[in-house]
Amino acid sequence: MSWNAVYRFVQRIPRGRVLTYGDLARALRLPGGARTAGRAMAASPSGKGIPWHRVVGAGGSLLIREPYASLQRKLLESEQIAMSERRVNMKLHHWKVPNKKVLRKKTSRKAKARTSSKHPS
DNA sequence: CATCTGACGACCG
DNA sequence: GCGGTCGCCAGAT
Repeated sequence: MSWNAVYRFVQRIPRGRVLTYGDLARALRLPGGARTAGRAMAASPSGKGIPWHRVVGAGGSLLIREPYASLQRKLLESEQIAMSERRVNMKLHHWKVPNKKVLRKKTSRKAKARTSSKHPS
């Protein structure tokens, strides 16, 4: 698969929100899982307006190493994303990925609620 | 062709 | 919370 779809997806991450590599992989059904997402992001073309900094590790961990690590932190801060030393506050900024098929007006009498029942303690 | 190496993540101690 | 193992997969050596 071309990373194209991945980059497009990343671009629709709203400002002030973040996604994890795993989320990305699951949302796009990337073969190989999160690692594939990581590889895609590592190859993300710079200067294309791709908010790569909004993709973080599981649980909001910042995995990128210098020199980009600091850049990412800076970018995240510029979006006023709450973060600790190496962790983004997912409670506040984890993007609730919208169901892609919501765009179709018909057929969606009632989108089956499939909200993952994950919730903190 | 054999290995190593990650912008990963779930698990376990 | 931290570090090690294992599954995963494409490039680089």
